[in-house]
Amino acid sequence: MTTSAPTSATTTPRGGVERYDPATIEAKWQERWAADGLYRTADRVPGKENWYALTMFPYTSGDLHVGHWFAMAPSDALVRFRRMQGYNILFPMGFDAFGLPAENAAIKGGLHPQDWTYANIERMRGQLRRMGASFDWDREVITCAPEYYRWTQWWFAQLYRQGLAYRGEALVNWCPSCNTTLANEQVVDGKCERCDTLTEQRMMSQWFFRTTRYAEQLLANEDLDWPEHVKLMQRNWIGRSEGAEVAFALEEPTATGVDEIRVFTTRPDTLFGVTFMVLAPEHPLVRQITTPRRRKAVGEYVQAAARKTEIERQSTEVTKTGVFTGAYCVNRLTGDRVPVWVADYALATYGTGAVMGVPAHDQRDFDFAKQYRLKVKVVIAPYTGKAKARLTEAYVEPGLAVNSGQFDGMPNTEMKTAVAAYLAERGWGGPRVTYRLRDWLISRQRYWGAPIPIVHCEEHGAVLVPDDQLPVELPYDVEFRPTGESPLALSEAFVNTTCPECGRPARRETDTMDTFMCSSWYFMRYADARNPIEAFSSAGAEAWLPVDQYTGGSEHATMHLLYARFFYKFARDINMVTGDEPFTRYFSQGQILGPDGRRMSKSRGNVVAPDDQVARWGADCFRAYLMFLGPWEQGGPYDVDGIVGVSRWLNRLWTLVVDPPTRTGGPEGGPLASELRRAAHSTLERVTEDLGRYRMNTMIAALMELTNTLQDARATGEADRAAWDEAVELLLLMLAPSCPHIAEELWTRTGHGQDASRGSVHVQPWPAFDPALAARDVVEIAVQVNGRVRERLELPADADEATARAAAEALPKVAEHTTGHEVVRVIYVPGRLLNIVVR
RNA sequence: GCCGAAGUGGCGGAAUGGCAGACGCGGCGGUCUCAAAAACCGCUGAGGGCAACCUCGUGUGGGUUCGAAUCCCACCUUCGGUACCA
Repeated sequence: MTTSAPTSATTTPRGGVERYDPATIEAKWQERWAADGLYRTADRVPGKENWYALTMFPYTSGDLHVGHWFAMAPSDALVRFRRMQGYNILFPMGFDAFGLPAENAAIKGGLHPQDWTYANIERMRGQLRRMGASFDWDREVITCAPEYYRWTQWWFAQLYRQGLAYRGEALVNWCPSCNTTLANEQVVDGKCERCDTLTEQRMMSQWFFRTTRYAEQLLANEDLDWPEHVKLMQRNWIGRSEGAEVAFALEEPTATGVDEIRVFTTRPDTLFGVTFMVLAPEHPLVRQITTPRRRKAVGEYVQAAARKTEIERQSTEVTKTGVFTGAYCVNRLTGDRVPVWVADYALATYGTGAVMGVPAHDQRDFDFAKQYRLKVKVVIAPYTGKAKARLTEAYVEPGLAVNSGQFDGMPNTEMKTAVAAYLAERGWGGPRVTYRLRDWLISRQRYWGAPIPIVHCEEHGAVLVPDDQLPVELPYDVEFRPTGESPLALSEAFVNTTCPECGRPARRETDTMDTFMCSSWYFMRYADARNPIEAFSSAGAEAWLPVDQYTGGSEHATMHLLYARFFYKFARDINMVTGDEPFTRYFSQGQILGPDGRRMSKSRGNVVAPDDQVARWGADCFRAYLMFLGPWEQGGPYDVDGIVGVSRWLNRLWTLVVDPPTRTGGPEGGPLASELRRAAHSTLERVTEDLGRYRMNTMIAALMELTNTLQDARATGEADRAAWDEAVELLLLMLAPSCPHIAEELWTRTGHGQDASRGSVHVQPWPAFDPALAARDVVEIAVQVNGRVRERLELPADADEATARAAAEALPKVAEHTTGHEVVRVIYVPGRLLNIVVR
């Protein structure tokens, strides 16, 4: 690599001392480590415990951005630390390579998605190498490679065989610009996550995975060593609700013999207060029960609702709309005749798609009732006082049942279970749990994804492609026209095939799989990435799974991280892996922002290019600066001016080691020697602890402090040679995780590691911390009077309270504030302070 | 609206019941230099004082405590998630 060195660094050699030149040493060591296979992973190493560390693989967008560095560089530092602690490490890297942008680039620029993707991978590999991270490239995974997606298809087949993959007609989110369906998670504010176009609702035949079957297991995430807010996000996303299902009798059964409307409610205690029913516009019963006279109005309403986008639906929040179907049903508990309405505040995709209207005790129902002058019936009264005769809003607080037949007088919290049980007894419904989580829609009408391994046969319907015929390969030669059908549908060579059951002509499924499918199991493939006959071997799984430490952004909390958990539980159920969870520990780093404190984007012109930073300052410096910026979990603005501080530090450190003090003839074990030694060992304590708690910023600060101490020692001259060498050696070992190149270079220059595979600083054991060496024997404590600091005092570290108090009281400034007052109390915190409380 | 995280010098941040501002940026002054850059040294929360020192100060208001940035209550602001989920 030939990048221009910092303008200042090479121009003026200082007194003949060689200057720190990151470009040269970084290129040298990257080559050397690769040649020595320093980071190649064996499944087992005698005497070492395995540790699987993973950082989320990048999408093949073409360039590594600062966010990738911010995620990966500290992850690499943690890995290097663990490696030095004696673990056998798996730290792989790969590429999330399927997805829409490649295809959009193809439509726009005439580049084939595959060529676009592989060119990007080539580029990104180089950028990742220059990071100096200790990835094991021998296990690289590329999700768009047939050797990989063969197994993605295999997973589909497994799920299909277990009844967890199914085809269903469903109302789906449709992006008119991308011409494809989107998962709920990919719709942001009613807009397509990728292109910001308003999405629509369409009814289509799609492939789904039954994620809801695992809802309860996915919900149980409390014990994971993950950030609490991420676990909470997942729980909210799954959204478990306890309540009851209630069947209302239709007054007139439909032509097809349906005689009930089923609703889900979390408030069975308000069942006596039902005054109307609401069906979602897409509810299958709507057409069937609407009376001839209402048909026109209902038809128009349903059509209008279908045209509405998510945003429009949300903007109607103030006024609820709906139409009466003309039909009635019966509340079996009361015998009441209840009108059935259609309204789009009922969601087709939640619960049963129908709602019982209890205006007195639900604000939405109240608003609707007010709008259409429907009856309001109070069935819960406050514990104290009387129910209001005329409500101005729904009463949603707890209370006692009224107007509720045999339940009158019962606290409503009790009544919930009582009514549910009563319903079950009569066969009118019963207790029920519902989740907000929907099944995972995996169909995409796009080319650049793994084809769904299904063949449609006239006689046999949807037939799975046999495992031995996988992969179903993507044809290279296709036309890219955004028609709303996958370009695959236009490829005769792809579509036309034969039925695996009967051998007669059949058509291939042309939908491809959501790319989240590829990333749901990539971490398992790493365990045995080159296996040509299985997704991975059980030996590989035993050696490495589950992942010990996962790092990545929390923007994946409700998608990738949830899907990966689903996949892992499924893998467990088909005996592929052991354990229940894929990621034992997960750490989510914050987001790095532009210098202006806003999200980096080309349109704002606030993008910082990592390549430029590396060229100017070196990879070590850039890595360390990203760690030094602030708490890793917080992220924050990238200040382009601040990095110079880290650069200065590395320069000073370099000079200190390359040009050590000349007068190191100080007395052995003198005061300076013990001070140096103490500083080195207390730094070791801090750095070890900080790394263990992901506190990269204070870890770097501690290393800077030790460097400053060494510099002071050099300035004063009288350093003990042994103490100096020990401190430098410790500093370099502690520097190795964050700044691997300079640490390695200085390590060899201080007489270590001639044979890189054995002598590399990166294979040294992490130094053991000795508390005795880190301890001070004289400490300064604060002396307070009534909580105000009045004086400072030097004391032996083990001084007792009486000694401390006597010394404190002898101080004139303390006496000034205590004489003439009565001492009420004395608080002594050894090593910290002495507080004299007077009256 | 609901859920979550966070508010500390000019700036990024440190300190999670014990000396607020570690470490770094920026600024000011100095050494070296013909000069500049680099490097190095010193100062740098605010107000007052010639000074030693004193007072104030961690979003706002209250509380607990010998002692609160840190714990409790109420509120304000910013950022993230979610949003008619019955």
